[in-house]
Amino acid sequence: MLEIHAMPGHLIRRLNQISVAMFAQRVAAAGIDITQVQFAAMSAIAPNEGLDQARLAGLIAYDRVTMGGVVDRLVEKGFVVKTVNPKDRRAHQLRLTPLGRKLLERLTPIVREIQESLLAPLPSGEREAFVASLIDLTDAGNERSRAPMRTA
Amino acid sequence: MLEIHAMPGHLIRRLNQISVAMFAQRVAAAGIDITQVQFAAMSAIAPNEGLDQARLAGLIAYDRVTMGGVVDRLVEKGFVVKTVNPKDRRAHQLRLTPLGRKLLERLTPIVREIQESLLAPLPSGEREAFVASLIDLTDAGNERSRAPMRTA
DNA sequence: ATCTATTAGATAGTATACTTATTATAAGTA
DNA sequence: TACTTATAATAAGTATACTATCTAATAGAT
Repeated sequence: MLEIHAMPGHLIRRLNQISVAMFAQRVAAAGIDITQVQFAAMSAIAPNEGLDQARLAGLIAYDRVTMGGVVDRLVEKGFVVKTVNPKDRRAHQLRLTPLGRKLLERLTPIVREIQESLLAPLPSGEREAFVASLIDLTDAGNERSRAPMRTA
Repeated sequence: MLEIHAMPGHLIRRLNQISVAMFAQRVAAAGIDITQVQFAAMSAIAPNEGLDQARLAGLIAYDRVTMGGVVDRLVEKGFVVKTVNPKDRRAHQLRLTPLGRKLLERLTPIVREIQESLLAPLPSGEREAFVASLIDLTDAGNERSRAPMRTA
């Protein structure tokens, strides 16, 4: 047994890999071609139609440069449209297409189920505490991340 | 507040980003040029000198293809040497160089500190439970990952 | 001894996730 | 108005993380 096997950093990395793999499996099983990251982007655009890429990146704590590629792939797939903001021609306003909105509706209950499966191995009494700890740690560490969450 | 902000999958992704950023900052501050992933690889090679890339990947739950690139970068930096196993010429035996061993010794206490900082925002009574949950979840989800841990 | 299945590693391609630098545009100030 | 600073997005480069595919080599069965 190596020391790293008990290190939080290593465990978090592995758990993230498991989470990403579960998302990919379940969503592919439903015949949908989308990644975890792309889903997060779409679910942040939905209630904020017209927001720009930088604000979108802040809402879900993504790197802005990475977000550019994610949005491009969503545009290619026909789930998102990107238009230049006439009031600030640097900014690109993002909106879901009807196809994107339909996909998001179909996807949302599936994603909720995935979250439950992810925590299912924990005794039910420990799940809430685990999520609460995750929230505490991400809140406290937000500014340490290279892509902090920005809701303002 | 978006629904995803309370989803374990999203929180784990963010916490991993925070963890990776903290590692990078602390290690760079110590004047060392190495990533979290490269450290994990080196600390798994150290007590298993001569192991091949596939076994190394299994020990720390990495994808085998990814591991190839990680090892190449460690070889380039002079921390690891790769030799063909004469008994099985498909396999490459991995060993730390004296430089690599020295680096690992210097790095280990720094990495331990990083783990403490990562959990520091939790009340001290909750840290152990959080790590225990991480271990339970990674154990239970191991086979779901595309790169499961293999100790055998 | 040959055939088959398996395994180690590499290659090509896609998607995140970051750094640094550049371009275009906007906003504030002298 | 000219100058400076800030911001949105992109471009180029590096590192992980995966899929699918390929080659080389080994092991097992016949």
